[in-house]
Amino acid sequence: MLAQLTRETVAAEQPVLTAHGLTMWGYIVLSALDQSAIRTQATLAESIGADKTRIIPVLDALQNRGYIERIPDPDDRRARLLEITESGRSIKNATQADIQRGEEHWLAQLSAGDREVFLRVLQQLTFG
Amino acid sequence: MLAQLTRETVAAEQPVLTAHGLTMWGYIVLSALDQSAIRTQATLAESIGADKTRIIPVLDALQNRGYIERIPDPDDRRARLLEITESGRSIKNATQADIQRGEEHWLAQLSAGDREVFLRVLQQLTFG
DNA sequence: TATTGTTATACTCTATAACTATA
DNA sequence: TATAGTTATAGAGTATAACAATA
Repeated sequence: MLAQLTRETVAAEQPVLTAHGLTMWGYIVLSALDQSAIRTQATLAESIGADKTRIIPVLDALQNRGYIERIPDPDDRRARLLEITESGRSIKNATQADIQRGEEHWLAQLSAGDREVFLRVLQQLTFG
Repeated sequence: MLAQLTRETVAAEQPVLTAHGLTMWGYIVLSALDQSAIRTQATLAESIGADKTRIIPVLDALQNRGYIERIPDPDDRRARLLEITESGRSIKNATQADIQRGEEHWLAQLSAGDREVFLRVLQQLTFG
């Protein structure tokens, strides 16, 4: 059920992401960096459940468009401090607003109580 | 969150499926056919969110092991009635029991109420 | 001509291994 | 020697298109 629901929601979000010029992984990265800057790319990759090699083209694209910065750590010049920019935050917020509008299509079927529990449990199972 | 949780649960189920000699899609097909026989392969594919070409090797493997039957429909010899066998049902049940044991690892964190709501809503969003 | 099932092929996504630079 | 990041390559998973049989 999880897999099928995921496929459906991903398919539904795709046009929204495309309209904002973002890929799924690009959006996930911006959302992760929106909460706090991250010191290494490997840490970011692990925190979003991706391979470290897989996010490199994603970071390249985001950086080229000025949505993130990759700042070499002065204390360890191998590592890159990853930070979202103002421009990155604003496109992330705009995209998120559109996506949440789309999610209403699903969530509207639920009672307020069911909806609260479902979202809270989903968060708990994913991050807890 | 859905995508990440799906990846984690799929990864956790993989060893169980392998132990029973089933693939993820093989297990999904058996679960679908366990509820009722299905008249065409395309219908089955759509109902489980797969491509009709993608399930053919899956059906071949299941049939070779005697877990399903593909009976040509006498009224329309293009179509194949898909049915689970006794042997297919028993391996599906055994696998399902093991998987549910593994899911307890996740669900045990939840209160009885949260758990009931989450599973019910998940089902509703997926199939409703 | 349209549909069911099938096969072959191409494409996308992902992971593995090898490389550079820093430590 | 080990680690962060990168690149190139191979592998799995998936979708597209063309085919045979039947309607």
